[in-house]
Amino acid sequence: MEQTYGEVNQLGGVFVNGRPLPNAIRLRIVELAQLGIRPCDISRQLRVSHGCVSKILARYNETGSILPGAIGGSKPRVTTPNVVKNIREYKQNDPGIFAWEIRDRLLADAVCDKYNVPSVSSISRILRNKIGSLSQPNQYENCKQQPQQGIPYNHIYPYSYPNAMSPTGTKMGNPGVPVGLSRAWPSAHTVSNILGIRAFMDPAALAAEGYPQKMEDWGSVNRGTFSTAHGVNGIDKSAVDTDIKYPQTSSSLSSYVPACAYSPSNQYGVYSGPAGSYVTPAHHWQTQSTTLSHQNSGMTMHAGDIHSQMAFKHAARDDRKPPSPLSKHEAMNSIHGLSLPTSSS
DNA sequence: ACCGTAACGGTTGAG
DNA sequence: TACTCAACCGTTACG
Repeated sequence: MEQTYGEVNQLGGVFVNGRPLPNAIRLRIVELAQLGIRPCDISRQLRVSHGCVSKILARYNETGSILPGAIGGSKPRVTTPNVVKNIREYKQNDPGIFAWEIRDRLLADAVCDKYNVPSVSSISRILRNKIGSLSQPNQYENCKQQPQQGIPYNHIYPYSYPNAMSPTGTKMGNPGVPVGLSRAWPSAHTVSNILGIRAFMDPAALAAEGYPQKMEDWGSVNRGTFSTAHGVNGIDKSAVDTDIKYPQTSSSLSSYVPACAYSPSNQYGVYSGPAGSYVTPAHHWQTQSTTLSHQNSGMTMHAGDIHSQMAFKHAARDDRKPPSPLSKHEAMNSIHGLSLPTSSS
């Protein structure tokens, strides 16, 4: 397995073409922005293109998530067995019903919502191909019995029901990127305390650590391992101060609730395989990550976990402007010794 | 100088 | 199993 990852952008930053920036950097971008640091300064500091900074911040402001979107895969089918069943029932009850009427009823009956309701043409096709002659009403009886029927579609594809996934009624700007699950995150922590991380600010360190070979490896965000029992800051400082290397790897993902629009196998946290099997043994960050155990609670603190706390906006945050009392310069210098070369320009 | 965004070449994963 | 396709990615360049 060759290490072909890593290109250097114009700013000297390391990136992997086609793949998301590590959560650590995404997190850093958002946090620096919250401290009032301008995107151009963030770009220079993190050596991430300003376009990327802009995009990540825009996404964050829109969805509340720092996580990348769902890469790959196919869109979920909307003609689930349950939908077909309902269409068939509508047709049985009213053989003269129009496809558009069926569509309206699917919405009215909450079988679908506006995000996953089949198109009229799809309904027509269903009527033609799957339902056909109603003289054979039992034709799809087996379909009716399928166990999947009991599983909400959004159980797998949450972004089909963004509203339903937002119990707190928070902003759901982009139906393609669910954020609702995130809203229950404990917010009793501060930006600064989350950021007891040094490595990812250093492009050299970042480059040395390299990228995991699969996205799952560095997308792991395990909120399940967090607990407010760790105090106001949510994170044990000792765990944070540990030499956290490339943070987006984790092998304790069992309780992670995905926040992104990933299909199950694509969701960082849902991935059930051992992380180690996807990690090149030569990557020293892997072993470091697995040693970040919380001594007192027995909680295993993975680097990715730390960042997960900032994967979403704080629920209480009602203003994009950073409330930091620090001056900008102080804010900059307070970030773990970051010394911005400042844009003093 | 800064910012938003389209184009581009790339990765990913369901079907 | 290999392939297709449409999603996403970050960088670059342009306005």
